[in-house]
Amino acid sequence: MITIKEVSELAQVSQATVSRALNGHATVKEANKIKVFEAIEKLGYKPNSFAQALASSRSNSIGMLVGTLEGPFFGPLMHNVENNVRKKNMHLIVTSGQESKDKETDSIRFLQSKQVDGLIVIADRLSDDELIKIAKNTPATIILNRYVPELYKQCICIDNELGGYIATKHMLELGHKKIACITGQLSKLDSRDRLQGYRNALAEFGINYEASLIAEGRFDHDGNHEKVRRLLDRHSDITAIFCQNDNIALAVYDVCSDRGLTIGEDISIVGFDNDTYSQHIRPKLTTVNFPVIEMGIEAANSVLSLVHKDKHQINNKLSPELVIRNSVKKLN
Amino acid sequence: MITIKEVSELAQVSQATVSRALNGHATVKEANKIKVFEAIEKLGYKPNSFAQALASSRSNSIGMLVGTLEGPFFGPLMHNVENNVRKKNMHLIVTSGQESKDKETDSIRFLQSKQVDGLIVIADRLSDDELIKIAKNTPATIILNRYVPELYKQCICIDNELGGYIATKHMLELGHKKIACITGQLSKLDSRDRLQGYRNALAEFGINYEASLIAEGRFDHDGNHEKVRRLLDRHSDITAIFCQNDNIALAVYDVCSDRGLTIGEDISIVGFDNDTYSQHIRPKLTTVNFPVIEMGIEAANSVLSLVHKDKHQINNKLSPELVIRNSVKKLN
DNA sequence: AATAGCAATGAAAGCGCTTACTTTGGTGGC
DNA sequence: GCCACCAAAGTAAGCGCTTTCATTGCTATT
Repeated sequence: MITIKEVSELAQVSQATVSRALNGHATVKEANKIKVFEAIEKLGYKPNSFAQALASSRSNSIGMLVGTLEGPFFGPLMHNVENNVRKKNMHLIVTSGQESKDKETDSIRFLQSKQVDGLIVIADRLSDDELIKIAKNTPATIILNRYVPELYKQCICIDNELGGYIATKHMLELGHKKIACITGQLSKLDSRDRLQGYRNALAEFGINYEASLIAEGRFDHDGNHEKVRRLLDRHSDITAIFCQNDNIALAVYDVCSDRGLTIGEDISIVGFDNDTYSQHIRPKLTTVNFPVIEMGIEAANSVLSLVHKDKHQINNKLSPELVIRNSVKKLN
Repeated sequence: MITIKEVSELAQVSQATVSRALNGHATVKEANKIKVFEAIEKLGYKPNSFAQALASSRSNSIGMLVGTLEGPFFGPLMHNVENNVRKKNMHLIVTSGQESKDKETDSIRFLQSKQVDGLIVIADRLSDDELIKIAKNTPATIILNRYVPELYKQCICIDNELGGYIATKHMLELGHKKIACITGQLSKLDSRDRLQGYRNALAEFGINYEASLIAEGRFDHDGNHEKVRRLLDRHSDITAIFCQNDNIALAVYDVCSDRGLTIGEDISIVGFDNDTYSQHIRPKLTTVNFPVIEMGIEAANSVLSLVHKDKHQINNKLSPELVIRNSVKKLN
């Protein structure tokens, strides 16, 4: 392994000068900089990042904890975060919580033991208190998709209530009156907020909220089919369904296709998330876009500004928008 | 930060003993082990991984380069690799090449500067020579989805020729005779192998290979629609198409739906990869399963065995299997 | 009882950097 | 010509670990 020592010998300067040249410190004479970089080039020197990190207690990397490394949601998010982090010459280390509290904890430990300079956390299982503790250890922590009051300046969420509202409003405007809603787990704030948005829209159009039109499904799991069937059995006169994510909408597509109901014709659907496959299924799904790209960018910029202690104003709440495709029919 | 020194003081042993206890060296007396772990527990000590890595020149982590962090292919792959790597108490650091040679190179540099003990590489853009150089720097390197003769013991691929064969054979067995094939970029070995499989099946059924039934598409891009249209215009009597990946199949679905052709009825399709969305589109796509899970497991086990210099026999060639769904019609 | 041999521990030398502190030497002001 | 000052470079002390080598105190062998 080639070390800074060899570089310094070849360049005929001290190790300190090489280090300074490498880290862009101002006080190195131009002539020496050139000598140093020539030597580096010649030897093919690569700094040992462990030694750097150990000596400087900075690692030049950002850690990110996601739910899982697969799936249509985290992928683009990681992608966008990485892109933006790299622009600032830092690197991203991603780990996944894999739906288990132990693994989430373990992953955070791993990241912190790698002394990441900042942290982007998406964690379902960790408690607020645990998040607060994490943020205490790594002050440059950004929490995605979750609101922790004590850390409100470090949370980035989307406006779920608005999302639920615009989804429902769209169907109302097209003449639907009997609109069901299949939620995610009601234990999650996201579900409750989206539901509230649904209610707000209903209220605005003077339609009574009817509890039997609500079914609790799951964001993650495929076990939604049964819920859909029961809902449809209960109310044969439903003309539209607001699915709180695209996964749930998929289940509705399945059930309807089994029952010979044509989506966008016999029944209208609006989803939520704008997952990649929402435009591959037929009819293409009208859905609320979850601004993953914006969130990735915002998250990256926010951690970096925390790391560098800039006074970048964090945009805490991102706005979802409706993507109109072909799964909603205009009535009358 | 709590260091090994404080632990050693509290436990009343030397730092060396703490280190040995921590790393499971056999020669530490039971009584001392207990003292050490009690002290660790009490102080909440976490080893500094940089110092460990610097001192031992091992990092306990595996680097992985993927094409992109998003998408239906790399996601499950990363997921499975990570799972298996963790089981052995190592960690995975993932970076993406983002379809650019510079970024691929840069990512490998980053990983190597993090002194990963092993490397799992999926790289389109890097040349064979560059891969060889990488494997020289990091001997425990596994290359996925690509065959480099000089590194044949470190490459894990799927049997693309077999995949092309079983896809085509399936359609032949159901009575199809005029079967088109839309390939990926022919610059890629995968495409050529799958095409060869197609030809093999044809030959077996005594059907002549006809070059005009072949269209060159792209694995990654959505620009396949035009190719599909032209193919369909040229041959109105095609009854089936072998699409060399599911992405291409998607384009065929689109074009056919535009033209009022019913898939699984007017025209039959077999895809390749078994992407998540292949079961969400209607009719569900019959496709060749790309064994991502097996590949993830195999890759993880293989790097680890290289790292530890075990004599694990690497399974170089994984077999794809046909997943029969509803996009192929039985003729006659 | 003397010695060899060994298990268990400790002392201390690094690993390759960064950085506080020190030194050097060239300016300009008087 | 002397001194204060400052930019630029060097010296060397760590950063927190691992690991080699040396030491200690046993047990087993003769």
